[in-house]
Amino acid sequence: MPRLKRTITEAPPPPTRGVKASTFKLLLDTAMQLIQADGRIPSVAEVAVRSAVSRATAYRYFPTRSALITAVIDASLGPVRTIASDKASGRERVHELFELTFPRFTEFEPQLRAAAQLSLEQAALERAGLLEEEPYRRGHRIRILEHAIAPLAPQLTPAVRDKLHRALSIVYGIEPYIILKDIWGLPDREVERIALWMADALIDAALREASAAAPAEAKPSTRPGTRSQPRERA
Amino acid sequence: MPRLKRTITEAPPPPTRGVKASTFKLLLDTAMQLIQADGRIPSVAEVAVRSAVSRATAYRYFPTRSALITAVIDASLGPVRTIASDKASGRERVHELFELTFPRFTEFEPQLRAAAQLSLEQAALERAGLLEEEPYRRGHRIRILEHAIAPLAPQLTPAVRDKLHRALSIVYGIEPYIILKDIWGLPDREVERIALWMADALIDAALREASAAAPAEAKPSTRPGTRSQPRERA
DNA sequence: GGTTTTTTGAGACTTGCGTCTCAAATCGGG
DNA sequence: CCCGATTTGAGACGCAAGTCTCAAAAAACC
Repeated sequence: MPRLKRTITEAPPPPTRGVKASTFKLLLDTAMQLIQADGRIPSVAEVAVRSAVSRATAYRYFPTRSALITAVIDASLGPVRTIASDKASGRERVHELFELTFPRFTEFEPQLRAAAQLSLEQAALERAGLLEEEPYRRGHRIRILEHAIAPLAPQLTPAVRDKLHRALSIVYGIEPYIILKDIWGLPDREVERIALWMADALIDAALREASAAAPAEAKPSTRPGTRSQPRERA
Repeated sequence: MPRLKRTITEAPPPPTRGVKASTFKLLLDTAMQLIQADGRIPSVAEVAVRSAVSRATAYRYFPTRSALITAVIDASLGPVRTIASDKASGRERVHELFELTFPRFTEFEPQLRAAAQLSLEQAALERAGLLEEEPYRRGHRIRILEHAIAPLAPQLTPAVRDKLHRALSIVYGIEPYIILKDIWGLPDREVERIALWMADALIDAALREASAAAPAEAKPSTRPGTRSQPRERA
């Protein structure tokens, strides 16, 4: 529960050299370790004692729990390679993207859950008009998916392209994990399988919609006939 | 932040008559009002003062904030009609289900967000082995969707049926709202449009998969040819 | 109307999170 | 090695959430 209505405290930009840098790194490393070990975001005080620094110092670097979470998330997910080689087909790119990133989702699940939780809390505060600090924004997926589906653009109308983009952003993220694991109790690999299947179904639908609207001028390059079960027989 | 490790306090079952019932109702009504007005879950103390009862009394009925949230959610979503008439086609049932329930999602968005937040928090605590109370479980959608896709069963293998069921559970819920509104900034009706489109695409894929695997024995009852854009041209 | 049982209110207490102050320790340039 | 600037530690403080106790008020029972 972040303190509301406090003197505008924007998180200090991570220092890059000197004593501050090393203390910052020490605290951040401790936090990363704790979250990986326990599967939950530690409190600032917890990080302080585990790092053997005083609470006051820890709070100097991470004024709130949100600041800590934000830093941890950035550190974990920061090197988000724009991934996806420049394969020709949009579908292949999407496949590759999913296959490359899902292991990372599994690996960083606690951090991603924390990100989801944080942005949910902050959205609630924002709606109530109580949020002072700059909210944590999740939006990586938009850029990443944009690149992945770019090759499909010529085969789609702009409206359909947008729709596909948005639909994929629902499937490509931590949320399917949360639903399928917490409600259904499914294992990681099953989540991945279902998400991939969904992505394929959505691409199929978008392409079919395009070819139905203008069957003559659609480039038939990678037009899949009935292709829709890329990797299963369970 | 719920107190951890406390003496096992299961939420008292809602009283149904006498003084307790009326105090309970008073508190719950106040909470419902507050959440609808402010868009966020109030604290137990807040509900107490707004109801003009002492904090101690309020805590007697809702020992934790989670208990309060749970009660509010149950009260809001309790009368979940199993909806969906007994239309023949599974696709029609799904359409009807989405069209009937999405307005409710919009109406009860704060409560549903609170439910998502609560279960996320509790899942994190559970993973850390720190959760004492019975966790709040979201699972309505499974039962509801099960009924909706029941007519499709004969046309699908059990494996595909399950896959579709699970995939739809990702699309049918508050999560698409959260993603599309918070990340993309889309309005409610757009969310609904995209979710419906996704549901259709998934059903298409499932049916196609079935007919590809066993083209001879699939009942061709509602087999859609190229049908995949049920309601648009944006 | 009086007695017993249940419900309530007031306030003290604990714990976790975050703030603030000031003196001590440390760093860095000369 | 010394001196000014920066960083740190210790602890007091505030505030919200939640617990607990005990006496007063209100219901329920007869």
